[in-house]
Amino acid sequence: MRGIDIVDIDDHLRKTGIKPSYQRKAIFEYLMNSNCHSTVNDIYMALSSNISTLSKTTIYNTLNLFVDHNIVEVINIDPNEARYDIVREVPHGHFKCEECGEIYDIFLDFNTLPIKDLNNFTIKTQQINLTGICGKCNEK
Amino acid sequence: MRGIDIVDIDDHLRKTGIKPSYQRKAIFEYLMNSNCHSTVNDIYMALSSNISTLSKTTIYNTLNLFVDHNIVEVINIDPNEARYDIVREVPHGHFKCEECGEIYDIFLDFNTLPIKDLNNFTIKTQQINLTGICGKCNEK
DNA sequence: GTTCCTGCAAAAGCTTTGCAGAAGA
DNA sequence: TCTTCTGCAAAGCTTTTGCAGGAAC
Repeated sequence: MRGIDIVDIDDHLRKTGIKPSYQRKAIFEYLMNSNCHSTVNDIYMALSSNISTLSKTTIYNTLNLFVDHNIVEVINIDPNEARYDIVREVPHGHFKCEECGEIYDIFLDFNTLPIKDLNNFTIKTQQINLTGICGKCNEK
Repeated sequence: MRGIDIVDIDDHLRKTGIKPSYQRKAIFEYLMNSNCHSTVNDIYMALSSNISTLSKTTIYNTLNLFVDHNIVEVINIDPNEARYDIVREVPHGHFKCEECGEIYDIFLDFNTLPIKDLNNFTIKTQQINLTGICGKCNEK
């Protein structure tokens, strides 16, 4: 479900005007293959074992670059910490479980959002963030 | 439009189990009458001239108390800074203009959100955050 | 008198900035 | 060689915590 059709990361980055350095490719690949709406710390923990010199500064630099180039989006569902997700074909919202902390994708049709009163506004980003208790935790 | 029907703040706080101290009433009143989805700093700037001893700690304490008691909600539209809004009868989303920074209320029917795949989930909070360029800035 | 509230100071945590050295073209 | 990228160290911000004095009842 989360897998997307970017086969050649090198090419994908280049197409958006980003030089595909070793670190940048690793960070993009991690985001693409992980399904946990990663924080900077998640990425750092996951990659620093393989790339021992990797610094958080580089992760921040890289993520900001990706966001600027619109291939990654920031999810503000967590007030204390930004989460990052690959920009996907199908826009979707997010649900965070208060109990277990897990973040779920919520697929909904953004085109049918009942938005009124927005004459002459240009919408660039849309985020739908829900919180509550997830199915698993409700069963307990 | 933003005005709500809370006439007696003292009573409103008491009903939700909050002791209506001078500071708490002032903060709640400010949120009720302002229309700018205030930050902690906004509140501090606005009130500290009248309440010279007011500290940001008290504002944080108070807002967290209000949020816990469900009479104020946090808006995470701004990654760097939390914004606070009175919980209103009519749920609504928010739009932040990248140009002027203004935050607008977006009225939409949360009940008709096209959400699927949420069997057995309990939804407690819903936030819809949009960004882009507002009508005023588009005219320039 | 006891409990709760306030606010100063300090700490904690996320993110950005400055800068020097390294890598890449 | 010249530009760009990386990463250490330090700084900047928002928010939380510890704690002592004060207010309320």
